[in-house]
Amino acid sequence: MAAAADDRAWCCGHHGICESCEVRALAVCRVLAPEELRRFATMARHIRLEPGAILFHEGDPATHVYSLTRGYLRLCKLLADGRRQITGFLVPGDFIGLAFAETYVYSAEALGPAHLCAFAAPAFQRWLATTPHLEHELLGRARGELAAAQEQMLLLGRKSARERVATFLLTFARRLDRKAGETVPLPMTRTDIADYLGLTIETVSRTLSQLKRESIIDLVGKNGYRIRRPEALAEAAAF
Amino acid sequence: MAAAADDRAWCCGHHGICESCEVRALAVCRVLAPEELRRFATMARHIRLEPGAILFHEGDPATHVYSLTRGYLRLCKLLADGRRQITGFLVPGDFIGLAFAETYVYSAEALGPAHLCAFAAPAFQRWLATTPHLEHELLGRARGELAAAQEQMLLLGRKSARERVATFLLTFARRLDRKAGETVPLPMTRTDIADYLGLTIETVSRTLSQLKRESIIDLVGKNGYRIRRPEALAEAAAF
DNA sequence: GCGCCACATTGACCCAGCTCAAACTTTGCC
DNA sequence: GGCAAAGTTTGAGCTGGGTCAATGTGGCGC
Repeated sequence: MAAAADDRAWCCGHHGICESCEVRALAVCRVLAPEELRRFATMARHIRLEPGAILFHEGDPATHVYSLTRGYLRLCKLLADGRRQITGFLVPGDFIGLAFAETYVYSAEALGPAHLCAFAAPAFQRWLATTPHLEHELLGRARGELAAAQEQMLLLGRKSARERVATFLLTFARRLDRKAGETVPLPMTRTDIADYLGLTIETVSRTLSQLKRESIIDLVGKNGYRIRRPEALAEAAAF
Repeated sequence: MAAAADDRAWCCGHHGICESCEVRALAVCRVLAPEELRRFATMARHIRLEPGAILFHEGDPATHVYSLTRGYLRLCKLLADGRRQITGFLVPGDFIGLAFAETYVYSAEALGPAHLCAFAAPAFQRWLATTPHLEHELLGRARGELAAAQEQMLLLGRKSARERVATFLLTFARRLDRKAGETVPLPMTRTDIADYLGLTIETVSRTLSQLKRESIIDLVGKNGYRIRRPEALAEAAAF
């Protein structure tokens, strides 16, 4: 049961057993056979984060890797004077531990309440060495993240503010598997979006208002949107 | 001998045998045992690129993966209207094939004359499945590239022109393992640097001139530089 | 149901870096 | 060695998006 999750050692989800985990089909553990999963589960510690809580800080020794089972995280890098770049948003099923070795290269913060499975890095590494198909799965995920990172470099280096916002809206909807017309949740603030797109909060706000004025999107409160004219949004995104 | 390299099947280098390959200690094949290396070598085809030659185009089916043994490459993404973002420069020892699966996500072009080992993707994948330590090596490289990509996002999203150029000069020197005061080759044009840093060629040129005027760097012709005041350059880079 | 607080929107102005243009420098080729 | 051609530098003015400031708004605690 949920109440037991915090002090039990299970792989995924908040139900307490991997088999009924809500991200069973999405998370890295999808490639594990039942008895592997059982052993894997004994290595995991379940973590619950309050909204805004920090999972780890950039520069800290990397003691754990994680699997996000519920909620959303942001990954942040900071400059000395406080300028911030969000390098990614994580959604349920995402794995945290592909980009770093000894120290975390970004901090990870919960956007709302979030649940994770935590694995001690050394134990995970040992287990990984004996489980080639898990390593294969991780390499596949790293591949996807690397391709996404290249796309983000194109956005940050060469796209206009309007193109950035349009690209973000399209990509995020696709990531959450929402079709045009369906409401897409926006679990992050305007500041987060701005720091992800290399813009200011004002520019993000203005651009969203403009896209709304052009009936390309609808804003659903402050924390959601709907794509009304996907072709126009794709055009605005300059893909 | 070099003359035989093109029609012989060897892993690395231009000498024709892996054991004497100039990037033996740098390339992915460093993790292979001697007899593995021999079998590996039979899968490889040696490639020579003229300056400016295109190895593959963004969007093409990914038929091969590569190991760069000599020379430098740029990885480019294009928008429909011709805007270009260079997502990375490759140096000898780098592996090409971590970021894509079915289709190439960028094009790869030679900056000057370049030598590579090419591996047919399907054969490489099969071999990879039976060689866990090679997969481990690739995951480690993917890790490094992912961390570098995050750093580049911070640069593109939040750094000023001066900070970008200074960061580039420092990072590239480190990548080629050049100490302060040693001459660092600059195998790419100002246009390439601009497209890598999300700037224009004029801004790159002006910024280099400024750093030179401040005695932070020396320009050695157009295709090299020396770092005179590393601490000042690091300060300008806003690390 | 009211008031507060955090977040978001909108407007007016400004500036870092872009655009356009012209001169300069290097390289290679006949 | 002369002369294109390609790449680089420098200058002058312009603009997209940043800054600063004021106003709007939704959610929550009491």
